Amino acid sequence: MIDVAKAAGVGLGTVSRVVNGGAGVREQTASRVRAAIDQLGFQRNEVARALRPGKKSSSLALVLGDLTNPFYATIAKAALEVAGQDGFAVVLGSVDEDPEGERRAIQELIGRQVAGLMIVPDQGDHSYLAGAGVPVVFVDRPAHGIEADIVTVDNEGGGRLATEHLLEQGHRRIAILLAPSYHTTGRRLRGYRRAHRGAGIAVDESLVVQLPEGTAEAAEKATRELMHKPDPPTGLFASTNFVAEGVLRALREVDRQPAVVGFDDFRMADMLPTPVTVVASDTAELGRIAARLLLDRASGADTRAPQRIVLPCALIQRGSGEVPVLP
Amino acid sequence: MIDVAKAAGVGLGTVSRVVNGGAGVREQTASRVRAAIDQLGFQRNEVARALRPGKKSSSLALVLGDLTNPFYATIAKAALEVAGQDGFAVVLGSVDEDPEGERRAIQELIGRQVAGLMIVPDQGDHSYLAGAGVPVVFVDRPAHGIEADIVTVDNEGGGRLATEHLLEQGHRRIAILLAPSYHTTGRRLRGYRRAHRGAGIAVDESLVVQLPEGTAEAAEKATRELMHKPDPPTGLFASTNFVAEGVLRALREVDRQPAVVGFDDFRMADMLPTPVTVVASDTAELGRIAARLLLDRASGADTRAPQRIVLPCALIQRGSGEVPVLP
DNA sequence: GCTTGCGTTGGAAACGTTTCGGACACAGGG
DNA sequence: CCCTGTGTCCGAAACGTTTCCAACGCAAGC
Repeated sequence: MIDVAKAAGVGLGTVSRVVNGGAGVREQTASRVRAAIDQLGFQRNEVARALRPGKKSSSLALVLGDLTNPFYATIAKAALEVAGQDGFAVVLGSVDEDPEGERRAIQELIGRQVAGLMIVPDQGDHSYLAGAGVPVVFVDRPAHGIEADIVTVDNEGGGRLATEHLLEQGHRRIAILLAPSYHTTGRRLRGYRRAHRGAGIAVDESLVVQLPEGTAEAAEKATRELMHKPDPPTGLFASTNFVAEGVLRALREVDRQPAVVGFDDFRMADMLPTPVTVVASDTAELGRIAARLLLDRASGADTRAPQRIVLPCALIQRGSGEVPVLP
Repeated sequence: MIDVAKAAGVGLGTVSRVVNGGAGVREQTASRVRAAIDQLGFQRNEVARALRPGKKSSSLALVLGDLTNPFYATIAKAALEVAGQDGFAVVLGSVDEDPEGERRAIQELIGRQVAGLMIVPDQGDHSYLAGAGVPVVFVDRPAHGIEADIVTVDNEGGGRLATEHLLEQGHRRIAILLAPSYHTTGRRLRGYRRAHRGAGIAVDESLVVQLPEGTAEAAEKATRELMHKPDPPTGLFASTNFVAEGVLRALREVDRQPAVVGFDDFRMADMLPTPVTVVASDTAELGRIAARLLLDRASGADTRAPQRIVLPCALIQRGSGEVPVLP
């Protein structure tokens, strides 16, 4: 920038003003500066810019688990788009469902002076974020120890919707397979129980399966065991898209097909031998809202009390949830 | 850091030395400094750190298209892991297949002083990167106008593998559906032609379909048209996983099922009514290698001439590529 | 006792930007 | 002619590190 100032024969401050909006500079001067910029191929050093007090870098951080999971990938893409429109970059921190690693990654990101944090939190205390002076939005799950914006889907409502749907089809033995994910699956289970209570039907606790892992493999194994019981369920509620995959894998070897409802839509769901009925929300919207909220917070445009935004879930009937109860 | 120095009663340089490795500091002094750091909750300001001359920030940039595409998501995840192990963050730049937008995003990223760039390039000239003084690795595709490391898969070999497989099954009318992606699909087409030539079979050019878009929808439409021809193909080669999806969608309404081979594996491929045969490479490895290479370049550990690494493709037979030729 | 060298420490300079107080020129009003 | 206000511009200070050189204390060697 100093070189530009010299080349244009102007002062340092003038160049800076031209680079940013350029108010208070005569057009003649400004164009001379612009010419020098072009000629020298000058580019503002964002790092030095972010060094100034009060200025945060124009980057948002996004901390989430597995990008391979289309659910998270969709959030990331949507957030990226929204941030990009405002000229913000997105720094990714990935964590493999490990509270300590998550904390370290977040500290790292804060050290990079990001303007805001979008976090898909694991369980554990997040109060250490309170003093960081950076706006935070939690995505998909709430966090303990800090008052911050939260954008989630209506997990309980979705769980109830899925279960009610199966109950309406006449199913009375409905299993639920729960990935060991913080918060979300617990809520889905609650919806499952509430639907049963609403229908006046007791839950057979042996049909509530807590998986040791959130993988398709774990779900496959558990489903196989479920279906080999003397009195197997006639309906299955898979709490996650990976779980749904495992369930469907296991069911390929089963004679009497139970009804299946998944949570969160996934690619090819409608292409499977029996198209898969799911309960789903607008995942991209989740990411968009979170990013927009964070940008508004970061710019100071939004100073309201922390918001809690809950996106609805809808039932998408495709077939697997509508197979009849076999005698 | 000044506060820490004061609190510990030491000089500024000493604190800096302790924070980084801490060689040349007496243990007694160092521990006093560490105590002060803990007490004040000090955290190094990475931005200021990156400001020093020669120092780049400890972030890599990753510029790619659609995170929703599992192929890119897998690369991103793998790169994230490798970078994370070295304490590097990853800044994401997403581009929607738009050369100008790509250039702008990359310039942005360079302004952020990233230590290196991983780029899935679009067509167009990338010579402007040559003077940026930042190491660059191109992923999945080469780029024009600059000598840099490239990590790709063997697109031509994969295309030939897929086509040869269909030819071996006795297919003689094999269609290829090409997404309009820069470089990759062109190579796959070359493999397709080479396989035909090797078998001494002429290519019916009406079976070489350039899709207007790389979406499943476009592929679905094109497939439908193909199969309604008076002399439809008996084998289909889908150049992309999204294309494969569209092909399969269209084929649901077709009586005489042709054989289908896809390029790049995808989730649920083995769960479809006819499990899908694909040609695939180790996508995660692609991301890992690229990130590792870039880190080595950035640290100066690797000063060899630009590398060109090509990952092999393997045929995964699942059924759809092995359906017999109907009379 | 003086010199030499080493291990340790202190602190100024530099990085590239933004910002802020002030300077300068010029016009207009008194 | 002086004063004031306005529009434009200059350049020093500040941001929080790292790095380099100087300085200091101390032990060993002469």
